[in-house]
Amino acid sequence: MPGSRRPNRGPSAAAANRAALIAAAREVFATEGYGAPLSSVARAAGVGQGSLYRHFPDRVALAMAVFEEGVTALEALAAEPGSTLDDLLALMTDQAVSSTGLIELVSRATREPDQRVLGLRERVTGLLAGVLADPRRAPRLRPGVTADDLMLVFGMIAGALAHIPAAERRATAERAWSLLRRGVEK
Amino acid sequence: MPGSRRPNRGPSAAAANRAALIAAAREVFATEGYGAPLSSVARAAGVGQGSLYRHFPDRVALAMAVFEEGVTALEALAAEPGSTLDDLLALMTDQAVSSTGLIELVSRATREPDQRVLGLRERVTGLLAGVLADPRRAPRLRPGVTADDLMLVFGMIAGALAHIPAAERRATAERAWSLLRRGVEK
Amino acid sequence: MPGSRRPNRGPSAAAANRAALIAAAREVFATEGYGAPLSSVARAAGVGQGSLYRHFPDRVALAMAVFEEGVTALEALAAEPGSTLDDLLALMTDQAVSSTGLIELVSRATREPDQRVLGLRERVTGLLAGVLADPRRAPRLRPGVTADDLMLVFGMIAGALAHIPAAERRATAERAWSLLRRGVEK
Amino acid sequence: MPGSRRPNRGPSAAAANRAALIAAAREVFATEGYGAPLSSVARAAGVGQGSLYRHFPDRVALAMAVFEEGVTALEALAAEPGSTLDDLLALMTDQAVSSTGLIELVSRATREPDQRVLGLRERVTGLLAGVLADPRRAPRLRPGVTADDLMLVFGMIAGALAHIPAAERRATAERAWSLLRRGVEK
DNA sequence: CATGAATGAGATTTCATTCAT
DNA sequence: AATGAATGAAATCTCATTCAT
Repeated sequence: MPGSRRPNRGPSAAAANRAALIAAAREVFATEGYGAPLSSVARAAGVGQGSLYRHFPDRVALAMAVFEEGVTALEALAAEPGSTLDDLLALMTDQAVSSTGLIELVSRATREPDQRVLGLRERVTGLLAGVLADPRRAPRLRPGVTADDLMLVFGMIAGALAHIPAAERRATAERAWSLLRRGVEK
Repeated sequence: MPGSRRPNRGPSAAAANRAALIAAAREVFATEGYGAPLSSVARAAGVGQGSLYRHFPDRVALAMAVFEEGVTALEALAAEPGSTLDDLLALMTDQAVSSTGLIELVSRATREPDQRVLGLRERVTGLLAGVLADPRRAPRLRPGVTADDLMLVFGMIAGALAHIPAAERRATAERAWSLLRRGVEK
Repeated sequence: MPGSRRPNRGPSAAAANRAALIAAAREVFATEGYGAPLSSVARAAGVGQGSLYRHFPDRVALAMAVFEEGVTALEALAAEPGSTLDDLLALMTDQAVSSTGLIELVSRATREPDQRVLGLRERVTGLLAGVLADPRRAPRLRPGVTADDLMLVFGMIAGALAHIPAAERRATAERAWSLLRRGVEK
Repeated sequence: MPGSRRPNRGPSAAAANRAALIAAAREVFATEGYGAPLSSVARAAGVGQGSLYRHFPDRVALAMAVFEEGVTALEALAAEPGSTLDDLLALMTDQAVSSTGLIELVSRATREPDQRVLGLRERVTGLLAGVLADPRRAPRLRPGVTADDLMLVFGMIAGALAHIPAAERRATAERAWSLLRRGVEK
């Protein structure tokens, strides 16, 4: 079967491959969940299995790369002086809506305590705490709610979104937030 | 080496085997998660693989049986005239705390729309609706909150509990409920 | 491609499968060396991969089974009152001649100190020691030569046979023994 | 991230690279055995994989280069008028003790009859034969022992050393030689 | 009806080798 | 000529499922 082999595009393809792998992983994790076979990721990226393992030695490394930019975006937003807690939560929700994988990764965090994942959690918790510290940036928050509480809330939102069809996630997230904001009791 | 094989205890063992499989599955799903090898379930039940498949043709059938009695207990509670929504939610929370498997099963529900799982959801939604219909049984509920909302809340609680160590689930569930009850905003 | 699947011959095939695996492993280890792919062993035995792993969870377990009977034969020979050290060494040499795998396994013994392999070595050393203890059974042995020395000698013979074509092993073993018996010095 | 790449030091680095590869291979073969991944050799040499393949198109070519100097040293020693067989055997033993890789390579020799390896064997056999031809250089040798016999003896020593921990090799070699010199029989 | 061995598809991972730069 | 990323063919091992007994 000559020609069926993918051409070796050489080292210059490295950056493109890496990006393709991250994009493919984002898609595959979102579609099939965080446990999806890594071989599907390689296939979806149009990249050999070996290349995947060269760039990302394990599943967590790949996931970290996928979510790294999400967290970076959160950090950038938090760093803007005018940004509010609501802005941050909205962005986090957007990310959750678009990627179940992040949800699963973060929610798995305490079960398989991989240092890298814990570090990811730390970063998010930290930036939430930073915003919470300034009352003007979180004017409507009920006093006493902590950054850890918000992480829990995020886990709850995420849990509500996990495994439901992509089409319904946006609406479900809205509904979950409306319940969470006001509470279910009078 | 004949005799090393577990004796065939005959048809009369069927019921006992079924019960043992359900008990083992509850335990294994709770310990190793919903994706645990079915062979572990059979082994834990002290039953052959074939028997497992005879009783439960697939993973969902087994899971259904496991949670059937949980739902039955909810129904029984709902049927008691004096029971309140709070009682029901407390029982559901207990079940979630004690079994990650249920959480995973229910949260997977809409993704792999297995009719049997959907039926399970229906039953729970139905009994919640029944209780909600009587304001005296749900005195503190904010007006406008529906049974579907409560299912979503349950999914959120479940998501918050998924994948965290068993030892922390009770406390996490309490914290999640306290946030959910009053809301995170002033 | 229907029909290409090997039929499930049922549990009654277990013993035959196990024997076939041992025979295949003996052959494959002899032909391709101890590091040969286990999948070739399964293929050569006409057995599924899973069956191989069921019977022998790892390479060492398979090797142990292969050589178990060799060691048993040695023990039986040593247990015969009339047997001499020369008889034993002749049998060991025969075994080495017919199976390079044993050689490699035993020579690897101290590098990957698997308890099972060490146990195998112990058994052989022990039976040699038993025979050595009775001067009538080892009349020609130079005084001071221990069972450990003989194990070393065996390792040397084995090393000399390793990796040489089967056809030359018998003659090579003879030559090695003749050098070892009399020594290379005057 | 340009610059993270090792600089291309140009053609002048060729000789240095070659030497580094040989040194690294000697070390790696000794440590991890002859089957060690060639990528480890390249890494240990601080050289790209491609350079390794440019210098040494296959594993044997690399091994040949590694042992070439060992054989050269033997030839140099044999060429010294005053050197004895004992001197030669001592040097060969030293080499075996310090490098399992040589052992494995030479013991594989007849199995994968690579011409280059056979040539290496020829050279060693030849120089032994040269020394044997002069009785004054091998005064203690039992008459009738040939150069081929000594190669076999070397294979036996090597076999005895293969796969045992480096720390024990010296003592094991001594013991093997003492048995071989005087023989195990009275 | 129970048993548990048999089966093979598939997931992960490693490495020899090629090749664009 | 050097570099190291790309490639995919194995090899290992796991498990859902089937089926002879």
